[in-house]
Amino acid sequence: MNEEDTGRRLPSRRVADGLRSAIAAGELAEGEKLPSERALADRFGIARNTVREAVRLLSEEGLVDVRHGRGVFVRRRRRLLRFGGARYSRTTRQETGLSPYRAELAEQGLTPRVECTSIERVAPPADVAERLGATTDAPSVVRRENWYFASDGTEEYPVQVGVTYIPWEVADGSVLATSADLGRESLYGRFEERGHRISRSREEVSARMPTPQEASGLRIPAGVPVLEVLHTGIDHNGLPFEVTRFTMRADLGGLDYDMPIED
Amino acid sequence: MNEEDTGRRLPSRRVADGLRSAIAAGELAEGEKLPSERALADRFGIARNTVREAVRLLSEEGLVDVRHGRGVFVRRRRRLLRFGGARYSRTTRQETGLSPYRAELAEQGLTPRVECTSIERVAPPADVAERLGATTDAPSVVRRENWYFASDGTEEYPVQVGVTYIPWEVADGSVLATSADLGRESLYGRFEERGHRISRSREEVSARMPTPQEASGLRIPAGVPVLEVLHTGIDHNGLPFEVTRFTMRADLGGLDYDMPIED
DNA sequence: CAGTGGTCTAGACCACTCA
DNA sequence: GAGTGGTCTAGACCACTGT
Repeated sequence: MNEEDTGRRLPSRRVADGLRSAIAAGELAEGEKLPSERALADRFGIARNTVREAVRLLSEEGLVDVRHGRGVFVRRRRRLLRFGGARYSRTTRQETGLSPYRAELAEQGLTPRVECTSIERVAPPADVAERLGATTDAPSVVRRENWYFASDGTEEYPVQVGVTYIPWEVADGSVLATSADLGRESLYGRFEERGHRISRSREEVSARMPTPQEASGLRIPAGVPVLEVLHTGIDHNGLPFEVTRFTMRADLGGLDYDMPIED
Repeated sequence: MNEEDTGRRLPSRRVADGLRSAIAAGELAEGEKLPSERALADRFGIARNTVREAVRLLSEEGLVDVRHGRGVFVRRRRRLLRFGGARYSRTTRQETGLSPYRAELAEQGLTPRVECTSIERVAPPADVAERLGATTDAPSVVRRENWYFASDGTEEYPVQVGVTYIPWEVADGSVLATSADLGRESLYGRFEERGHRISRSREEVSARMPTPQEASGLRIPAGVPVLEVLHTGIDHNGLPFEVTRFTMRADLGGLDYDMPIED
């Protein structure tokens, strides 16, 4: 790390710059521990709080992870998973025999796990109700919450949560309303059994910082936003039969749409 | 604001919680100025640095804007603009007579402005080259940089930047390579004149915190990520003829795709 | 100019991790 | 228990904004 550097910059920025370029140059490798805050303060002849300010800047830039009682570590960068708009195509499902989530992870040598953590009958939130043409004042939908994990052999980490809302008329009497275990295929086979074959998918995408709950649930590091996708499945009669809200760690996942453009 | 609150919480969190709920309850209205750091420190009997920590938390949550020399203000929330996948459809372009950007802003009563800030012949970045089937070691593309602004009557603010890369063979001899002023229609009319009518659009979406340059250029407030869309326009022969990288403030804009799903 | 946030200091004590 | 980050204090001075 270059400790001379410039003259005029503020001490906290000087330290941050030094550490940043050391990381960029690979002098501090991924996963490596930085010197302790006290050690850096000594070395630069500044107060510990000033070092903490520098570390905070790097942490917000997503360059380091600060771990209480252990130290500050250079953050490991992961390859981005790409989830496509072809997610719901029956051909895709049948060709690979895998759900798109499992297929994408397999391609990157990761082990997927999907867990359905709850199935409830509830009143839908306002934005979901609007898209389903339902009201918010009655328990008119089944809510299924799914957690998606990836494991690289060393550790397993959450990638996204998907919360699916299904009108009660669609789910009633089917495993959609009752069973957490739908096998390795996604929900879509079950919708077809109920007479709803998907013909259009609407996806509304936004990004924001996670809420504190999401940050801890998805174990989101500092300086990482979430992608939120509000997906609506529409059948051949133009009826919306399912809405899913995906909340995805933006450092692990992105989206990939390939769409025909009509004249 | 409720100053009693809980007992055990840390002082910085107590103050942050108090301010947060005052904002949520509307006791502190949008645009309103919070008490100064020194005033809050006095009122709560804590050090000014502790108040600053509380304000920093709120700022990172995107609830307040801190303005040097002026004060801390409750951030104004804006409605999200939605940019659709139908952006490139010729019908859409002709029906409205407006570019999709202008149409979406008009719908929300905002005044759009689009400015082309540079046209250069350059070597494409790696990801763009890959999608165009070009190489990165020759100035094989025209790079057009467009800034998109919105004005609500009070102030004008940047919404997104779009950087378009066009293979030299496509742009050569056309205004695509030379003119900043393409009129109110988007680029797509010009591509058609050159024999490239769009038939497919691929859009790769990701989210991340802005770089310091992006943060200042787009005037992005604290705690706001950017959406990055790498768009590839593909013609009826399956040839990519244009790649655009959109970088959008995630507190102002989102995406809205409506796609057919093939069996 | 007064008032605001921005940075820094030199300490103190607490909470967590690991040997 | 030694070492790490987490929080807090009570001051100081600087930089920016507005009157």
